[in-house]
Amino acid sequence: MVLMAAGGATRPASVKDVAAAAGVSVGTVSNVLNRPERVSGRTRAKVQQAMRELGFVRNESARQLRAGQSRVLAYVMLDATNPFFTDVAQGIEDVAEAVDLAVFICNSDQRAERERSYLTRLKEQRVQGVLITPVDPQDPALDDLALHGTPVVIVDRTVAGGRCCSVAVDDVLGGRLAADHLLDLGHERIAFVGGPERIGQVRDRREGAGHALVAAGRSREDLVVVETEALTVAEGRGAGARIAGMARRTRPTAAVCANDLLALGLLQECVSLGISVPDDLAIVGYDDIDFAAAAAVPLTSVRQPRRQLGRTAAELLIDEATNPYHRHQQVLFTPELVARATTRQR
Amino acid sequence: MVLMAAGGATRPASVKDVAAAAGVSVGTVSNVLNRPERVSGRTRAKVQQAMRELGFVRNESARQLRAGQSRVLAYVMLDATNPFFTDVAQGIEDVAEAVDLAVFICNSDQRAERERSYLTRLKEQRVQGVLITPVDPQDPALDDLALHGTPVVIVDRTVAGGRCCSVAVDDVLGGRLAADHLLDLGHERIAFVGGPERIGQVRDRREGAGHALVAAGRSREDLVVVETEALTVAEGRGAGARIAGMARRTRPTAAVCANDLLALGLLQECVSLGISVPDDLAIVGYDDIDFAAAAAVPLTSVRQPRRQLGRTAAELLIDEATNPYHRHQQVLFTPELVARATTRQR
DNA sequence: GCGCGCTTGTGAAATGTTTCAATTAGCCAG
DNA sequence: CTGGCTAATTGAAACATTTCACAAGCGCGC
Repeated sequence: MVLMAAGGATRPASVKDVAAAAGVSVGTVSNVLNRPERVSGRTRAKVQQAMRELGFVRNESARQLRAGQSRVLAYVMLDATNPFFTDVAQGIEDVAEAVDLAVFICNSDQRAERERSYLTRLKEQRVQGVLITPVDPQDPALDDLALHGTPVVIVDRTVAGGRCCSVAVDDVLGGRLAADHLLDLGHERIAFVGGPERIGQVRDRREGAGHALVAAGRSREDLVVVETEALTVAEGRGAGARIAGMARRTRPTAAVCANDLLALGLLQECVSLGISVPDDLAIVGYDDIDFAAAAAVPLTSVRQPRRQLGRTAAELLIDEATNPYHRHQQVLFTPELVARATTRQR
Repeated sequence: MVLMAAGGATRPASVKDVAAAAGVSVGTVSNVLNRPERVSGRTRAKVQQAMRELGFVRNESARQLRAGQSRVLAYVMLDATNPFFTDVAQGIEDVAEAVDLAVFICNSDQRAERERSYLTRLKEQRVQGVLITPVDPQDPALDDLALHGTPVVIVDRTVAGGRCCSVAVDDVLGGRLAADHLLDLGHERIAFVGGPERIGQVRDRREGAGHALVAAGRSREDLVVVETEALTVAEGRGAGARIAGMARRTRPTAAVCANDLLALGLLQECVSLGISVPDDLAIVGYDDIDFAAAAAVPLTSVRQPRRQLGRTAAELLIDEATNPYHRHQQVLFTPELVARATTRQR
């Protein structure tokens, strides 16, 4: 039975209160909490009884203060509304849960300044480590964190110089897979839909698509670049409108999109403008989010091991936090093409 | 310039270290941090210089320990992969950011036991308050939290007895809007796709659809209930297969789905089985997530003010945490039907 | 030259937990 | 009954910060 003053305005019970109520010392209470085998059955029962009666909840700040660090690890994600990142987060949680660490999820929402504010907060919290998909992998705030001894793992971005661990998927290869697939199906005029330029993924995937063209004996300039402002459904629709506006005989017959959100927007715009997919325009997305398969014309996409990405990242972080012989690693996963209905043999 | 021993293995600098380096007392360092106007320009500069040199980062645990509570508020969400909840989270972040509170996002992933473990952790962290979309609104762990004096706001669920604040959308009305729309379009045989039964939303939305039938002079038993195991795309596909299996003349001509994920799955299955949407089967979703509009046959759906839901919830929480005259409120928003291409006049 | 008021700075107490060396209790053998 | 041993318990120190009563310094008017 929990006995507390009405209104809940009372100060929460501390170990000291529990000790007094149970007629033991604070040390014993702490032992009941942390090494129950060290205290006799009788005393343990008495203390636990007192805890229940007082509604004792351990104060994590004090524990942390003593311990010097917390049992929390953080994932700073780029865009909470993109299912790709929430899947990565699930992978992180899988691993963290197994070693009894809580995961603090922060959403930078693509804003560098917000990201920085979170990083400061996390440093102040003395988190065990930070997993992050950074707005800008060059941001000195990241090095600063590492310099303070906080383990950092970059997720879904590669990082130059091996200053910390990173986990990513080979985006150049992914772009190449997408374009190769379209070339195999007999497409000649291929567009690349994506942007803005400053996003590493966008550049890499486009470059990969370029490689595919070159390997097929074409010029990389043959890739029709349709630049977007962001990787969103709305921008995909805009790109669709632009493609639809091109003259029929020069219009691309296929498009590689920098992610699935764009591809879904593009798909929708095409359908509503009467452009048949895949007959008039074949579409390849990127990420293979769940909604890709669920689209009414199921989307061909480049699949990334999202959950695995999160798991590996978390494992590297934990290794860095606990293993004194830790060495930074750059893990690169291989993407895979999943052919569905938005592409077909010409 | 940050000067630190290589390897970062050194203990982080404390106020005491800074005080020693700057030749002042710890109290002064604290003042520089918290009431800079109380210290002379010269001293302030000296202290700030020392902080930079030592790479000082304030220890939040110690601050919290002293203060008795943290600058953090938490949102325990039901399913991080459902865009509905990530949008709610954005609304919460909008408000929290404005008052300089960090938002700790936890994902219960529909598991009661995981939810409970997070709640314990949050109590231990002495968070300012908890926003939660509970797995089970009756869980005593919630009352327990409130009893300990931690403000709690239930999001997207109504709560009986006014024991805490809640913010929700009128699901009965939403279900009614969906069914009314279909009746207006001339549909006679209407299905309700959703489940499991124990989810309050599912019950309310189905009930609303029943009301619509009754109001149209029909029996509520006329509603063909297609029960699902979960509110996912995969389950939606399964429901599609079942509907497709019905005899043509008794098969429903329209379906109200308990959420958009189901609706998208249903839509996909119909298309792949050659059932035309909306001609053979009209579909209404629920939530109006971004992907609803982006589906190749854009989905008619019941829109909820998702972001507003989050904002209001956060405001109520902050009120409860700061205003001694706070009174619990049950806020109920009104949903709105957004007609798109999956429904059409018969 | 003294008291007053103001600004600036000080140092100790307090926060709640954990750890660890020291102490006590309990028990048995001699 | 005492010495010795183990198991159980204790109490104080340490963690990093904030707060607050107080002190020091200083200018100014009387």
